[in-house]
Amino acid sequence: MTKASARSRLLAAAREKFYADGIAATGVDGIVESAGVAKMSLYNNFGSKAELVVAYLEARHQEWLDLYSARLEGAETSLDGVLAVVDAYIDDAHAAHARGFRGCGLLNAAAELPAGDPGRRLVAKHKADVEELIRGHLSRMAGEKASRDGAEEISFVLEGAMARAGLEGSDRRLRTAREIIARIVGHL
Amino acid sequence: MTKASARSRLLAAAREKFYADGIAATGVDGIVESAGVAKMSLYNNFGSKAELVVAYLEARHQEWLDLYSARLEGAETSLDGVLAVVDAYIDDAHAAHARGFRGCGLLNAAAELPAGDPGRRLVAKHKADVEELIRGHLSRMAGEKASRDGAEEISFVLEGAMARAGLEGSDRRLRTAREIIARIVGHL
DNA sequence: GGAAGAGTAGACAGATCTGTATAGTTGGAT
DNA sequence: ATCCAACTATACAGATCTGTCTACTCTTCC
Repeated sequence: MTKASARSRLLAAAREKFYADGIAATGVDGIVESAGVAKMSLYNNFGSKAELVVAYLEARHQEWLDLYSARLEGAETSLDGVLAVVDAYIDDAHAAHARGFRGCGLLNAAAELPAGDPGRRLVAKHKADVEELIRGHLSRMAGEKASRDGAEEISFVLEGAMARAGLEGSDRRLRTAREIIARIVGHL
Repeated sequence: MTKASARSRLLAAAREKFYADGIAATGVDGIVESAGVAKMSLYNNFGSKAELVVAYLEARHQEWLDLYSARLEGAETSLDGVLAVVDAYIDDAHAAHARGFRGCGLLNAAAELPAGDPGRRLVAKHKADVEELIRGHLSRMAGEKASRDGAEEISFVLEGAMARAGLEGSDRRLRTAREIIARIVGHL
């Protein structure tokens, strides 16, 4: 069992601190100390804090995709597929719950970035991807327009529930959203 | 026409900068300079940056209530009332649009605050208030459970649309949400 | 055995941050 | 006229921030 690389230790520490305390409020010294590596290892691996932030955003995006893939296994119907998306959100909430659930890490990060920032575009793309995944599932049981409209509505419900859940520090809103979304799919 | 007080000038400058750049990324020196007042005036009026943040959150909450009140005038049906809430969100988006629309200022602020922070609770209460306003409008045309469930669903759609609109820098998602919400109310 | 790559420890530069101290100015109200 | 409150201007303390520099230590692979 070989020791984890400085890079992966830094990413893990950044993930923890960026999510719990916010990006601007988290200093590189704190990340370095928490990761147990030398400060130069951060700058050798990432070049700057800004690049570490981008790596963090990409890692969280990938993390969500992995949760979704796991939930998608064995899904057969359109409803199964859509609920895999919802359940990936709920899994994400439980994963974050360890040190205080604060909602979607990507959306929270975007809230700190200025209007034209590349990181904001990355988050916008992630949310568009989620909506597109839902649309894909719906398109197997509904027409093109109904799928597109349904996916947009469902993605709104999901995102809104995530925001409220984060504010309240509970997954209750997400569980309610799951029921609402199942009903919407059923009525399509 | 007497010159505006240092306090109100500071609040206006803080509003602009906190929204556009985020709270942690905005320094008190920048606020003071932008407000055109002495630094001591900030500490005389607010005591600390943290208290200025609280004042900012309360001001934004009140600002939204004013937009909502204006939209509520002349509303008669339940649908009118619910749409007044939605239109207040759209008005808010347009007001912010001047220097780059970045979504709901209160939700963005909450994203920067740690899990138990009083500011986060304030934002959570604001969102709960909005849901409660919607419930009140629905209760004039529907039963208690239908009103409560409907208000929750509508508030999710509205919040999710606001988040997406902020990421995309456009009010298009909010206009779509307005249609979705009108349809939901119609089917109640 | 020796080169190369990854990582370490700690000091340091320079900027920026919040908050304070101090002395002076201005504009009314009584 | 004078007193008071609000406000200004500037300097400063002390902490913290990102990023750099240097010299050293491992491990691995050929």
